[in-house]
Amino acid sequence: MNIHQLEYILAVDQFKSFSKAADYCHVTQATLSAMVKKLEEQLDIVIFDRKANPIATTENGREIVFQAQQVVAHANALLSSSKAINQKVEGRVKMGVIPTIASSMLPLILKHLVEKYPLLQLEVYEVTTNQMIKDLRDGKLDVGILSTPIASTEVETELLYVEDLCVYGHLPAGKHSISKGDLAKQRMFLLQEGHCLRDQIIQLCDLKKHKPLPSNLSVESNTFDTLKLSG
Amino acid sequence: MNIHQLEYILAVDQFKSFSKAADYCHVTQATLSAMVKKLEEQLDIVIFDRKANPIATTENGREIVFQAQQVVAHANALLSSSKAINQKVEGRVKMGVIPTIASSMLPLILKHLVEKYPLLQLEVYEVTTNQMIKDLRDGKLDVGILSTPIASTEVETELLYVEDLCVYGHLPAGKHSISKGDLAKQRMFLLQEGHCLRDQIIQLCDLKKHKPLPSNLSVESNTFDTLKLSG
DNA sequence: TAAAAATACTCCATAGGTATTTTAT
DNA sequence: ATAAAATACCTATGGAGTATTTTTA
Repeated sequence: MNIHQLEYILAVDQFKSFSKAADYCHVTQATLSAMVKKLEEQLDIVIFDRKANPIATTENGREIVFQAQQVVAHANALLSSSKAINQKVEGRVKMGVIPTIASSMLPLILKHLVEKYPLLQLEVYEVTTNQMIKDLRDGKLDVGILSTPIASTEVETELLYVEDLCVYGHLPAGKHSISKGDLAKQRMFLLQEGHCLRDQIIQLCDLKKHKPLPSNLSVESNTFDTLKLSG
Repeated sequence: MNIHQLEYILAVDQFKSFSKAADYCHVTQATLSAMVKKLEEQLDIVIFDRKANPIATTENGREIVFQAQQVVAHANALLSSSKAINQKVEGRVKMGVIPTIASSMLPLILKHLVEKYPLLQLEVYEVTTNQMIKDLRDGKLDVGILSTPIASTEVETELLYVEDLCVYGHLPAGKHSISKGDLAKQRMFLLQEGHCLRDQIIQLCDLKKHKPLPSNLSVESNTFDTLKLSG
């Protein structure tokens, strides 16, 4: 087992295709196939069901993929650290962050970041997605954290992490799951105009933007905490 | 960079010796030296100060070692998972745990364990170190978790994790650190007779076992929480 | 009948070994 | 003087390549 092999199965799991995974990993399809097979033999676990279309990750394979993600993530962190140590991270960085993320994610990392790199002068600006694209183009910002997908092809993007969308509320009596249609019929608390998550939810649930919702309570807010308290 | 190299630097960091580390990793000293050197070159970071005696981990090296621990730990977890999947972990296991550990560590893992392996019938017994050695010999227990070092050579041991010993109290005025001697003069809260950690502390701090401590308060307990509340 | 995955083989980079030299107490 | 680490050199495993065949929608 080596780290490359783990990266290969992560790519296959992601793309559901050996060819695409090989392309992504910058190796030939033959090499990737052989390495995946070798890993499966070494672990004595069939990770992928190649007969399914598209290729499916087996029950056991999902467990292995999950563990592989941990290993690869930490290996990448190690490499990042070594680069950081060498480059003596310093200088001024102007970073834009969309409000949705700013309130939840920044407190978790900012303190750690500035302590780790005391020479780094980090300037954080809370801006909307559209504004961020403009500011990046104008050089007002160096980097930004926002929510994919973004329409603009001008900016170079790198996936940081994936978050599930959760529904916070009561299950309709007798139901065990909720569909998009169910949600559209419900009263829903939304973030204020301008937040991309608001637009995404509206699009996702096919909500009519201008049809007033049958509600005797209207709450819009910048933060989830306010929404939760209101509910 | 590969997982073996990371294991090598962990061993050197632990043993403060290339030879001992090589022995521990079941490779020759030359191989391990070469691999550590190669990793240092690839990361462009000097991890160990070979001129120090014993060998010291550099400032940057400690950061790399910490990250390496994460990678190696998760890699081992992956291998464990694959074995668990294959062996279809099931059957009855009688596990002994010393009280000191039982109250702190078990709640963190037991639930996860039995959920992950529903076919595993795990029986946990809280026993002292001496009793555990006997029960292992008699077959009353299959495995046990205790605190090293143990005198008995009859049992096969595997290091699970390392915990720092912490002093919980006030620093003497004007001091920035505490020595063993300082501790011996202080009143100290100890776990009850029979707990190995009690004996270890007494031995470590050269406390006179039978000389009554000048104290108007005597607290002995099975749990740290009680001790903290009492303090 | 294409597209994708598996197979067959070749190659070479490198992890690992042995033997020896250098370094530090 | 001796133990430990570094160095030199050799070997062989296995990761990665090209070319081809097999499989599946």
